Amino acid sequence: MTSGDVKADRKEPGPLRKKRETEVLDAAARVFSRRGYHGTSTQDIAAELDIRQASLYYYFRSKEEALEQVCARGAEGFAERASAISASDLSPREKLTALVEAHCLPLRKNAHFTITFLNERKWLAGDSRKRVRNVSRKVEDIFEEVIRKGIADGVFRGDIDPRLATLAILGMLNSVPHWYGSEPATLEDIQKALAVLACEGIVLRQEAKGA
Amino acid sequence: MTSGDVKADRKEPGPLRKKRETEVLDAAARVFSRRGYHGTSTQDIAAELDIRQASLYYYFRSKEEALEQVCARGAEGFAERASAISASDLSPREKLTALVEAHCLPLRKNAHFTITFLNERKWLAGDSRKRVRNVSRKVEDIFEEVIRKGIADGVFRGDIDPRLATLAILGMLNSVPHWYGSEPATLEDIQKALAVLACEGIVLRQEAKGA
DNA sequence: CAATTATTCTATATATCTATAGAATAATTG
DNA sequence: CAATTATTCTATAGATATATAGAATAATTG
Repeated sequence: MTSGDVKADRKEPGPLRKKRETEVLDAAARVFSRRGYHGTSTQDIAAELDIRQASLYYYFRSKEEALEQVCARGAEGFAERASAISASDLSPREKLTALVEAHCLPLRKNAHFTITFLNERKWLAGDSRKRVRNVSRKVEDIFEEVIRKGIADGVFRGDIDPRLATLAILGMLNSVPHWYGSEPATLEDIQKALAVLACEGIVLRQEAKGA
Repeated sequence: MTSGDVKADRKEPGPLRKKRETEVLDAAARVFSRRGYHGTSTQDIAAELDIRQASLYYYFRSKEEALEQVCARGAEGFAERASAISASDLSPREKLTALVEAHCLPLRKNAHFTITFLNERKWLAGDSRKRVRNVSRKVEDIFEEVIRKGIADGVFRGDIDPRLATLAILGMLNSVPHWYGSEPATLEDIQKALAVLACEGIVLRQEAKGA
């Protein structure tokens, strides 16, 4: 009754806490990416950190909040990189190549967050779902816009719906985390192969010999 | 002690039971495909059938066995159709087109089983995991073989590792169940678009004008 | 219809899971 | 070092999950 019931609600984490918070989130991302959201118990995450299950609740107030944070970090880079490419003065074809290569990037440094974002965001509800969904949608829109421009310029084929092409290409790209690592190919191999496939397909072109 | 403890172990289901068994498996597939294996409780499946949770155990002895059966049925068609195409006398290019189109087929009639097979098989353990994995692997091998032949024939580009190309194309194909239905495109649209993309990519070819 | 077989039900043991409360310990700072 | 703040711990409430046992009901068949 004296100083009021402010509750403080854990406002600013402070730089001290940040470090450990990151470790906790890393652990959550590792476990979520391996066993899925519903297949992961808070006990699993705690075990990864070698602390007790209840101690986790010092860092988030629910398992779903942990998922939200992991997904948010997993989504982070995608839209920014795609936006930058979209705004550049590259040709549509160069842009698509760059988009493909950029989309593969997070696999190396951020794999657990990326995989969790791609596979587990669907379990988010309410606003966090919308926030994360907006990022996906933005990336899709950028791909689609580049494809539309390419068609308008006469360099991309007009007989495929740009939305379909976008979903197909992103489907190909988003499958990479599922097999990356269990295959000998390096990230660079993959980037190059996917960019070529998306642009040119697997059929060899008989050079028009007009260039 | 008289006639022995045969236990009978529920041998042959008998044609009577088969029908209801199918309904139960359909329900499991629907729920698994929507909420994932770990996100689905046996109670959820029971609710779909409007029976009590415990009644399900008349049809399978564990939730995982239900998943195994759903995955097995989801995997069923893939390898057979791919094998038939592989054995045909089509050209590599025609084969790849046919493989792509055939791979999209189960989306219409068997979507819940297919989605569950694609997304949830990873939770299977032991032998059932191996059995289901063998089907995936067989499909992959058929794609890869067709691609290798195409390269050897000089019609497919040799600068992409056939295994990578296989995984990329299958990644594209297996993404379809994730957005099919929420997009206006028909199955035929999708089949055609994916076949063209896999073969020719999105870049328009300047006709060599030599045919 | 009586016997048999098939299906579903009630009830429950057992385990596990999320989340909260408050005590105990460790770290930091005046 | 004492006070404060940060972190983890123990203990547990309460919900929900899987699976089993055996009774009750429905369907089928001789």
